[in-house]
Amino acid sequence: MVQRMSRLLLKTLRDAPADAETTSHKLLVRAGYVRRSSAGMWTWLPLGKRVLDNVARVVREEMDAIGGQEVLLPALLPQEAYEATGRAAEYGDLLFRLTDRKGTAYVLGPTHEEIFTQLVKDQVTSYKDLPVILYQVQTKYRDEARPRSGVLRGREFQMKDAYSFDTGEEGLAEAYRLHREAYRRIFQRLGLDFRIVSAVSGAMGGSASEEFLAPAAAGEDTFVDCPACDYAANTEAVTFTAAVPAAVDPGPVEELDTPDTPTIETLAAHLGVPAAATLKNLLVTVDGEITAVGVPGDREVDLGKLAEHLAPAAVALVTAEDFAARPDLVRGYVGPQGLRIPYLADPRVAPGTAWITGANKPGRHAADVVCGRDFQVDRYLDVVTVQGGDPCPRCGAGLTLGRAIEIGHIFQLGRKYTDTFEVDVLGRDGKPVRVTMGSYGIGISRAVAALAEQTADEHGLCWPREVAPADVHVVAAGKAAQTELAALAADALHAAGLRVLLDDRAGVSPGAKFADADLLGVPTILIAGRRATEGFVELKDRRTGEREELQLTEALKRLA
RNA sequence: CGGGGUGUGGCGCAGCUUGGUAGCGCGUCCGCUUUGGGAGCGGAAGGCCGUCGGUUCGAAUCCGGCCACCCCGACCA
Repeated sequence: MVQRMSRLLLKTLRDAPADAETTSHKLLVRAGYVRRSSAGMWTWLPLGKRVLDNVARVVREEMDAIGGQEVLLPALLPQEAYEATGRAAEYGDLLFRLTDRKGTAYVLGPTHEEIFTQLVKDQVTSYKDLPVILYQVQTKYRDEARPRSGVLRGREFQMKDAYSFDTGEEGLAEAYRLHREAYRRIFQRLGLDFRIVSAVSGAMGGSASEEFLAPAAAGEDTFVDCPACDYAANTEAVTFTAAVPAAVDPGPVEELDTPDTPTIETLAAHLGVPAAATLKNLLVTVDGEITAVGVPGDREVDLGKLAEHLAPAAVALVTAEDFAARPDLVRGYVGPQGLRIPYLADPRVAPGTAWITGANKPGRHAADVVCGRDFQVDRYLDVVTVQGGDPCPRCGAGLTLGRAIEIGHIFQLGRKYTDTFEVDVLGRDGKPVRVTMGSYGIGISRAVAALAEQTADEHGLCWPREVAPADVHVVAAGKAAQTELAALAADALHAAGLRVLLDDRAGVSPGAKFADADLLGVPTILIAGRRATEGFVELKDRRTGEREELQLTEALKRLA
């Protein structure tokens, strides 16, 4: 049907809410697509719901195309299942938990590996039943510590989650490949600019994992991209090749008087050397034991990476009390030479390299401290935060850094969940075979926000046709003849199978209607205006701004 | 969870310092005029000033508790 704006639940706002920061948040609210209900919870209004459904439709079509079968599981799940896999503890406060009247513990599903695994255990008994791909489009719940950026990161959100089950590694690899290709098609059809990058598996468990990232300034992920080859990775997953030390011939260690220089910045400024020439020694506790981590002074330690390397040991920054208990450790002037604690280091702190570092005395530093001569590294770990210009691990070219929104994530989980629930099928030889599993997610509501981020311009939203709430936005400039022609055009377009939004609001000035049309972002705008009495309309391309006057019949031919 | 900030009509804000019973712009409703880039004039509706308590003759304003929300970080993916 023709959606008449005079009857549409829609209130556009001239001002964005004060708490909106990102483009998608501001515009989706201003254009009346979504409305905040409570922290991280969003109401999808009519136009927003259309876009959300369009994204879900594309996802379903491509999932069906690879043989996926849609199901719908409850969102409210017994906590027991998540206890069994240890994810109740792993997710911790991220899980919404509640109790029923009998005292049974439930969670609102953050993702459904456990429940799908149990489903398959019940329903699948023979290798002949496999492989199988199941998916659902559902509301997920995560009690994020800090929901932000509108629907980009909500506590309740729409997600498509799919799970593959196979009898062997080859099957899993094939299911993974199918999903990877389906995801490429999905995001291409949605009109999203995206990159596929290596990722870490995190709380999901399993081995191989890739993320689909949509580059956008509002993104919360940082990824590296190689301009010379096809390498791309989440910064958390970037691997380094050890740098080759420069051939230097350092003299003996020289102690320097450096008062009031407890930080790399103050030290580098005092000595007039680049921060990269200094050695930063970060003190942490590893299961309570004080340990130093050495990195070049211009680098930051990524505590997440460090914790991952040392897991399951608990890693924490040292506290003031820790320092008080160790008079040999001089805060701000720590150096690895003569230290009686474990010393971990970045590979850049290679044997033979010389550094300016703390002298373990207040106000004193030491120069020409040579790795391997003056101190030993107990263990090399890749723990520094990646920087733009770092060498690509595949080809060595300088990497570039970018921000992006994670819109999809695919995992080869293996048997983590099927082991827990002992999911076996009978094999060809009559013996049980443990099932192997993959997990594949797409943030549906997040993809809407990502699209808004990538496609909006200074006038408003600007949807690709596949997801737009309508194909054509017909504007009646205001006078009777214009309104009549607009209605005629709308009906004809609808008869031709197009989705039409008709701005038939009375008493709204043409300027306001044009501004709203731009804000709403329907790809084609048809205006019945000045030359309506001659049967002429104006066609405007929302993206390019190009406009053209032509006879209505001609315009209809053009659009049909 | 650490740091910072904000709660005043649907949205954006002022008023708070120096207490005297709430105001502006946008939006909404009625009337008239207008009609190509967020129209004009006239009239009107709409707020127990987040909440609870305290001080005071009197609290949006001062004091205290609580709640909610936002931003940065950590966390998550």
